[in-house]
Amino acid sequence: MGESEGSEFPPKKQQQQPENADFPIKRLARQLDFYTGCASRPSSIAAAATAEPQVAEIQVEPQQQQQQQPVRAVKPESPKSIPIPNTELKDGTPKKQRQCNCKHSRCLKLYCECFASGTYCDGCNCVNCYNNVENEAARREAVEATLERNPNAFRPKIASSPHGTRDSREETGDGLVFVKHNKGCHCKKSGCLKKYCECFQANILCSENCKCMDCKNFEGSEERRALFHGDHGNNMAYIQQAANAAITGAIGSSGYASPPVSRKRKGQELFFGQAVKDPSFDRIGHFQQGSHIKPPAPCSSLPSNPVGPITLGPSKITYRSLLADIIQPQDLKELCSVLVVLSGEAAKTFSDQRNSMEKQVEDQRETLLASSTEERLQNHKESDADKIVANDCSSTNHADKVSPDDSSADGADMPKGRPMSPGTLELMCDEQDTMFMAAASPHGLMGQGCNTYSQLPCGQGMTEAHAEQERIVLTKFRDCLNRLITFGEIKETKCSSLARTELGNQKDPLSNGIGNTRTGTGSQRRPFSNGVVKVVPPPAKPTQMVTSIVSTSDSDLQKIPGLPQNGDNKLKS
DNA sequence: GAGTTTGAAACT
DNA sequence: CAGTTTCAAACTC
Repeated sequence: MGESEGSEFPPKKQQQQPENADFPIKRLARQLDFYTGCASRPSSIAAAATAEPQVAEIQVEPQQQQQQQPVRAVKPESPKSIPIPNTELKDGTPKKQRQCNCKHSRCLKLYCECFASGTYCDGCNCVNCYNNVENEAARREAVEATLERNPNAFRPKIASSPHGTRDSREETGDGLVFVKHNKGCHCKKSGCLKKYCECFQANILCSENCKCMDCKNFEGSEERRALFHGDHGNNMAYIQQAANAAITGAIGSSGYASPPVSRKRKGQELFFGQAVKDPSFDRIGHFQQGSHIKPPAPCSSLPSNPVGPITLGPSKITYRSLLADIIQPQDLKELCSVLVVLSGEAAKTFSDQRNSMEKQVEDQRETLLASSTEERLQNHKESDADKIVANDCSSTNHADKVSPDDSSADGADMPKGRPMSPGTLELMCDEQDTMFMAAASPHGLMGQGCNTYSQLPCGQGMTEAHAEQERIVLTKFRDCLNRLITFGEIKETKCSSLARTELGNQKDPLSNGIGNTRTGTGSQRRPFSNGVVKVVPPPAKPTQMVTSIVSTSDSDLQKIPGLPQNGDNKLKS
């Protein structure tokens, strides 16, 4: 009954390419650009910051499921909404919509990919479908029941690694996107090389989340490589043939008995055998089942127990952010302190300017008054005075108009009556009368008879001051983020080149090439087994780092991308 | 296209 | 939480 309907609903089953999670810091930097009205990044980097993530982060509540269909029209990523090789073009353009064929689930269980993806069935081949508007009540119940079982049921299963968001939107030579399946697969017989495997289907490598057996879906897997390489990349027949061969051991298994512990695990254990000593692993304890094997990744983890339980699954790949270990809690504190100081200075500067402007206005007014006739003074004295008083508190408006400060550029987005941008209001919420006001008051902003907030008649000065503080703080913060981005990119570049070298020496089981650059204990150089010497400076003091990030000029920044001789030192400074 | 295999989801 | 069943997609023939 009632199946395949709901045509009046928003576009459904938009088989969007699983959007690669944008570099979060880049997103934030762009948002700051919005607030500060500045273009933040060189075009090359801005271009690298591509699409916004989908609604992945939105927790779909039962009510939302029902009432906010337009939101859900942006299909949350589920493994089954992930591009599938034979249904999408290589560039991710949807080739056709997926249509379910449910017969017994009424399309009200997660078996149904339409339901699982949060969309109504439309044009499907399902039987007795309740996943439509006509059966919204039943559907809603099903959604609630599903959420009760699993609150994350409608969340994307494929998510970028918390330790490697940058990596997540890049592809390896094998075309794999470095994201992880949140739950991981549990494949036993497919070798994770068939579409039975959710990871494989999503075109991602198995990760430490997986509990698969005899996994061959890992980077470096000859079986997997055989599926994608050799000019057969899009030949599914070949791929499946190769997969079958791989699973049955016909490919790449010579020399490996392919025991329950897969080659991947073995290889990784060897490959990263050294890294277990890296102190950074202590911070990623739950990754100790895993192994970082993506060359560009800056850091690595590895199985804590090289002879770990076989059943834990062979595929444990984890990734870490390029910025991991760069940002420390102390850094954030320092950054906040710096921003507060900047804010205070901005307030001081602003109030000084404002005082001088007011003084000029006062002088002009006295001149005008002196030049007026006594009669006019008598006739209009009172009204003039009123006008002056009335305009007194808004004098800063005029002062601002002649101010050389470029705040007008930002002010374009900031209507006169608006105390602050919504984002800033949200950020500041309870703090508005403490930190910022304290910074401004000693220098006259609070001394103009306006001891209340900007909403009051004399609050225009405070508004301007806050706007200026906001602009400066956000600009500095944006610059800070941009430099972090640059650091990450530098690190990425270094790691990539290093990894290429490492790959060339992969026979060396201890070659990692992925070092934790901030966990060194004072050693300046860490020799790698392959002869590569990686500069590992001692941990920089947070203050140094923050000060550098905040105060470094753009010209300094431009020196960075060249991967200088002491790139690591620069990065750390 | 029918039958089989597979693994996630649901259930116990 | 583990084992079993149900289910629909993937796969084979």
